[in-house]
Amino acid sequence: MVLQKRLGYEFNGYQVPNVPRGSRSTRGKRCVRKRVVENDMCAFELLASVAGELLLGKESSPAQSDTITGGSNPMFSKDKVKEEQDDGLNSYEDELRGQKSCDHVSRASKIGFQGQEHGCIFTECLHPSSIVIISDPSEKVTFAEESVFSRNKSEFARSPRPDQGKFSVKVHSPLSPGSYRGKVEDRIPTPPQFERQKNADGIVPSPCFSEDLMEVDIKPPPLVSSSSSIETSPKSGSHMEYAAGIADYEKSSSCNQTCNMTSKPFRPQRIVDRRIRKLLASKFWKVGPTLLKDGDFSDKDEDVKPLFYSRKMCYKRQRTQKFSFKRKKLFQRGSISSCDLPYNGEGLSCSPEIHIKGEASSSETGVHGGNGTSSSPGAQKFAFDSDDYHVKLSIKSFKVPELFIEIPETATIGSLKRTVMEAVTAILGGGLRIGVHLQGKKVRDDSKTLLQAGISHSDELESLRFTLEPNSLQSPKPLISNNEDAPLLPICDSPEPLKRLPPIAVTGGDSSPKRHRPPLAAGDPSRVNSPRRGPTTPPAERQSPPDSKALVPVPAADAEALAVFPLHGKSRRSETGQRRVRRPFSVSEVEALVHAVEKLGTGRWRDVKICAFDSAKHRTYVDLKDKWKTLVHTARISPQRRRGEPVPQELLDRVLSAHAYWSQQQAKAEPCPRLT
DNA sequence: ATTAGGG
DNA sequence: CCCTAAT
Repeated sequence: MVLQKRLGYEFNGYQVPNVPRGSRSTRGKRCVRKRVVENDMCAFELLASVAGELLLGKESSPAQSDTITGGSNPMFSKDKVKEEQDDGLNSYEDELRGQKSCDHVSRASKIGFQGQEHGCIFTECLHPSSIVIISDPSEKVTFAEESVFSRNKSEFARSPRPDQGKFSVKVHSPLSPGSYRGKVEDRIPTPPQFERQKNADGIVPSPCFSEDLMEVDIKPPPLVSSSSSIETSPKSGSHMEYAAGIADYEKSSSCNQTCNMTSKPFRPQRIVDRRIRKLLASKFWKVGPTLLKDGDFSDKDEDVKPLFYSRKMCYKRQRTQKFSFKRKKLFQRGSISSCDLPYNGEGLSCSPEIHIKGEASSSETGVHGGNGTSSSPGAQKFAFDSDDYHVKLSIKSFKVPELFIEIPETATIGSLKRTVMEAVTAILGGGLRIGVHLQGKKVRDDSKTLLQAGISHSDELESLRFTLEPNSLQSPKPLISNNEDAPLLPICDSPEPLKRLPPIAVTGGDSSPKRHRPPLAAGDPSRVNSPRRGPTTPPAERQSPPDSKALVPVPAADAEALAVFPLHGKSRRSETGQRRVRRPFSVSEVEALVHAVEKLGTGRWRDVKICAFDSAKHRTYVDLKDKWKTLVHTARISPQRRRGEPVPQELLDRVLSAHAYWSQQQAKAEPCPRLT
């Protein structure tokens, strides 16, 4: 039986309404929800368009690139495969032989089903793997099961099962099947075992498709290159993902009715042991553990237990904020590389997009009507106040950079929501910076005036773009010195981040009808659980103006770039609140520490830090305190048991004596402070 | 923000 | 090193 340890979700981005600082978290929450609701009508739209293109063998519009990134996380996939390969294989084999049950499907479907209530397209997991949520250029989200095309890529073409043969998805790759397959596989290595499962046609029977009949001929893009780099052609990637999305959508939709019912029995009975939790905790956003905790006992939907949920939410909110704070700190100390973030370093802005809406006092002033084409990034209006020549821009909304979330399959939908919320909050609170790009070039000179920069002319405004950038990551290089850092550095740290990740365009305020987001579902009760905000929430905050709902997704500025971007090279770790690299204290450091403590005593770590490690920004007073702790311990154990770089016995002796001394002082002072 | 301690 | 509680 395949037991998926967790589900990985990649969010290529959310549209979050621009909101006042104070209420952003709430907004974010609302947004997430809204997002889901909105997806409602996106599914078919997307499917229709994509299917049309695929069937016609046409190239995806570059605008769709926005999506690609979501599915190209080689790292992630690889890990996944590694971790669950065995299970997957066994399961797979079982299925091949005996029509194994579709438990994983069921489980996934369960999620998917619920998800669909909100209009989400979730796909089941054929094999344990991740789920990639892909958003199309129009910001519609599609959830594609990565494994579908990653592991079964070529095998994506399934032959109808003899016994159930009602469902089949075929992928014809007349142009270059080889490269096509290779392409995908490169992105997500397929275990050799799986390869062997393929028959001569490279087709692997689908163990789980069965509920419906579907035939989809998907022609691979003609331009698929055979390069094995993860820098897959955006187009091909796009196709694949869309293809997967379609298939999965079909699958999930058709399976919903049936699988949903059978899902219960298959509810994972597995209990995630603490170890796994820790793993999760360390590998992913802090939300991981929280989530787990939550999921364990909060299996009910918030609507069922409003009060309980509410309380929990409050708790969560606190955690979230704390988390955000920590994240921020992480950023600041630069232990997280830019790529760790959903958005990548320097202006990479893999996706953040901001929409600017002209607020011209006089509608006439606007240059290009906002109603422009949906894909026109430069559809912003701007006002030209003839009096003071103010360039008025209002950021209507921006898109939160991609998020990566991993959540145990046993988690509840409610916890999933919370997780997403936290992730979004973390990003927003993680210290963002705004980058300004004009005509493709980043405007770095902050002192330059708009006029000087040329941001006062309509034509210029068209090319004006804003990006969200991680704050305080100016110098990602500092990390390099430590070899241990290297492996953690995402590929994106390589030069030319901008090239690979062009900024997202800012568009005009008026969203084209096409992109118009349907209003938030009326009776959405979820709002109730909005932590810290209940009936008291100011109306203004609770409801976004009609306008803000018009989340205007902007097509990625550069599909290619996005596609190429190794989105998750290592982002997983990073998002997790990457544990700091270990930096063993050198003897000299120990020396300095001992000396400082001898002088200042224990319990004054801040002073010690300032005194002896003021320049060592990576040594916090907590670190020093911890080090002292270990030093004391080390000094007490036999030399044979000591590890790491040996510390001169002399120093250890001093440690002991200093420790003893200060302990005594402390003991003396404790009992009767007044006497001191 | 610091300190103290457990993990 | 991380995480928390308590200051």
